[in-house]
Amino acid sequence: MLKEERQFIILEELRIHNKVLTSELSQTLEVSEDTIRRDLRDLADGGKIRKVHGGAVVNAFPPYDFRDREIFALERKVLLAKKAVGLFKPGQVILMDGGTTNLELAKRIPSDLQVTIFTNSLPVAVILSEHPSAEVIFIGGRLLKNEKVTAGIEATESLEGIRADWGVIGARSIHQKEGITENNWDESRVKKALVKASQKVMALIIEEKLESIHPYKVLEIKKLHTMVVDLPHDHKFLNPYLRLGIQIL
Amino acid sequence: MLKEERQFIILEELRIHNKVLTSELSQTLEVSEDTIRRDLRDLADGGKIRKVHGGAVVNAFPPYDFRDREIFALERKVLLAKKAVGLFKPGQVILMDGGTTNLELAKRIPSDLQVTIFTNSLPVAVILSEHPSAEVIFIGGRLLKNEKVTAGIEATESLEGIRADWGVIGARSIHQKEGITENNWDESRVKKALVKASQKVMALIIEEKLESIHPYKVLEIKKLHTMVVDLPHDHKFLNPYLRLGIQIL
DNA sequence: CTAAAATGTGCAATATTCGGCAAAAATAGG
DNA sequence: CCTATTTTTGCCGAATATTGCACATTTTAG
Repeated sequence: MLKEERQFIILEELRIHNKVLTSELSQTLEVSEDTIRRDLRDLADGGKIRKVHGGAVVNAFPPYDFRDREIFALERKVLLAKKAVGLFKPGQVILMDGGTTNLELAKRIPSDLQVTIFTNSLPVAVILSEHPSAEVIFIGGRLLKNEKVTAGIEATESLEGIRADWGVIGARSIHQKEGITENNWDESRVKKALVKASQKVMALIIEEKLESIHPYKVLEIKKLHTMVVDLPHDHKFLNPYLRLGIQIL
Repeated sequence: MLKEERQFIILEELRIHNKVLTSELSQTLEVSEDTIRRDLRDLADGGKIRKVHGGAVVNAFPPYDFRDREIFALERKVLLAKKAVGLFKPGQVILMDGGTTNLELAKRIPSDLQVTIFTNSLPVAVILSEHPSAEVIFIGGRLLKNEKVTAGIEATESLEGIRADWGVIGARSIHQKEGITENNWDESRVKKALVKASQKVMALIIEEKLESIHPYKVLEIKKLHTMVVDLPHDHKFLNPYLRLGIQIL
């Protein structure tokens, strides 16, 4: 592995987590800790990062930070995000909804992938505002404080006339007959608008969200193009979706 | 866990609750109380917090937040913010621009003050998303990554038809003849739209910004209603503005 | 005033870093 | 193609940093 390659990975890791450990990197990248240390020193000399005892941290902690609170099933959400990010191709236009899973996805969009991202999620926008090559368009509207997304007429209207390559919908629940449903009416409206403005819709679904139902419909199950899940492909829960021709990842 | 990470979390905790307990931190962070004590001592030595028996409290004197320490002239900006926040009355509609000074203002809106705030600034929106009684409306558009504000047609259009009580403009420079000017064209457009949608315009100005000029005009000096400054009222620099009937605070 | 809680200090164990060195790999020049 | 030079990497031992613990001392609260 090239030194540059390694240092690039370190920076990516740093962008996602805001910190790296010498010991972890040494294992992940399969080089000695000395080498990692030298890498970190190089990067620190270039002013890109700040070297500290045990690893390195980002130069300036973001002025606002949705500090990694306890997120339910974070590890599996990260897994979904890593799978999903491979579906994005250079030049694509992506609509991105809120939610913790989608936030993990946003963090993992490679620095060199040029995409245009529309989002109504404050945390997603914050993360992407540090992305070097993504164009970010924030969908305005009334801010829902709990969900940290915008909603309302303003938001739905500004999505009219957009034909994005992907719509990434955050799903509170999904059901083989009822499709994706929400429990907040305003939010469900925006999600509907997001869906309408996307050619293909993907949803990242952890096991717990399967086969549950909430009052407001967002998406007919037939309209779902891709489902990224944390289950083996032959799991019985997935059969109904496979039969409908939905791509499972 | 890195020492820096721990100390960052401590500061974060302090910012939210204004105090921390050694015993609680020891449990939360899973290190001995001795370690927490050493952390608190480090932070106190740096003037970031004030150590007390049993834990620590926010430093009575700014800068009390280490992330803000890198902001130019933060102390004076905080002063301006404290002065300006008194101008907001319950029920008002306020348009709020970006910038570090305005961010300080947003942080200081009393939690029981019911106002409606339109903003195109990501950091301002993040801060206000934690505000218990303010209604927040985000002005969508293309995100300028350096400034962390939205701009573009989308943003200016969505301000049409609004008549806010106050427009709080972030000013890069102000001049007694040229008024408020900017060096980024896109940004200057949004600011112009903000101004147009406001009945009264206020600007928080630190001394360094007086009498400097940038290429793109945002606001005729006559249209400025209130100027909040860090100078004594009888300072000679302020005479031209006083003569124009601008309220100086 | 007294008991409990919190603190400071010295110390030892562990983890991390630093500098020098040599082997291995990549590069350049003939 | 071969050789000299530079770069990169891993290893070693010494130096440094971090952490938890024990114990004496101080502070707090009732």
